[in-house]
Amino acid sequence: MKIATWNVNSVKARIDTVTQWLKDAAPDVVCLQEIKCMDDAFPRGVFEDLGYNCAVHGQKTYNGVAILSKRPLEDITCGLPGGEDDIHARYIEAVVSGDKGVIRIASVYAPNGNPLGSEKFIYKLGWMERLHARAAEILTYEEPAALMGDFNVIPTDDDCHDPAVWRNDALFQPQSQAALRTIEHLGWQDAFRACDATPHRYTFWDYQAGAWQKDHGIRIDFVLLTPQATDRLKTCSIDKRVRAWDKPSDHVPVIAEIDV
DNA sequence: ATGCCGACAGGATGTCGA
Repeated sequence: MKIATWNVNSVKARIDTVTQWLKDAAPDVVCLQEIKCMDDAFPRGVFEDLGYNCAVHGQKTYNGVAILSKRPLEDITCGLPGGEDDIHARYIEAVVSGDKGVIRIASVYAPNGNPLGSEKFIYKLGWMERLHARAAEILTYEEPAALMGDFNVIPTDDDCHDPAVWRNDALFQPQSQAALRTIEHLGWQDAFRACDATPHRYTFWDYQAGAWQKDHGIRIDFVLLTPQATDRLKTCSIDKRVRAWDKPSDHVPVIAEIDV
């Protein structure tokens, strides 16, 4: 099963790019982030015509996540547990049946958290603690599962072009890096790093200052796998071609092949 | 030291992103 994640930076503004990529890459499951629309404005019909079922947790203007799947989506849950006052649409989880078993899939859009010292940074760290709790809960199921999405954390110096540029950014703070690392240490594997140890492989390039042309990117989009999924991991790659297409998102898809 | 670019809501330009 080919599973993927992609922060599309508005599904409506990106619909032609997204459909072109779906036809080209033909993933079985895709987690989308930053769809930036309500559920009823989601272009469900376009994806259904391409053979995908849709689970959507939308929000007007900001955030919004979805899961597209060629196979039925079951046990759909919207929202990250523990956030009764949290109105941001940043998490959706579902179960997909493969040929050889089921895999639990979550589409994750972690908060940006800038600027430092603001309520936004506090919110980022609190949200990551809630994600940690859900990640720990999923591990107890002892089943193949994937947390996929835009985690808004640059894990190491090797995941950006120049660490000095990011020193005062929320994505590069020790607390942010620790939040991601603590989830990984529960037993979640960064699928890309399991397959490719090459430094300076990026999933995001800013629209500004010629970042793409200069390869000044960051790696902040991940596929995290439970041990049961990691055992079935065949490949994981970053589809950076897409960043050079017309009207690109500033993020590119990450694709993993799992033997389920 | 700051903006660069782009989407959005709304109807000008401020907010947000990373």
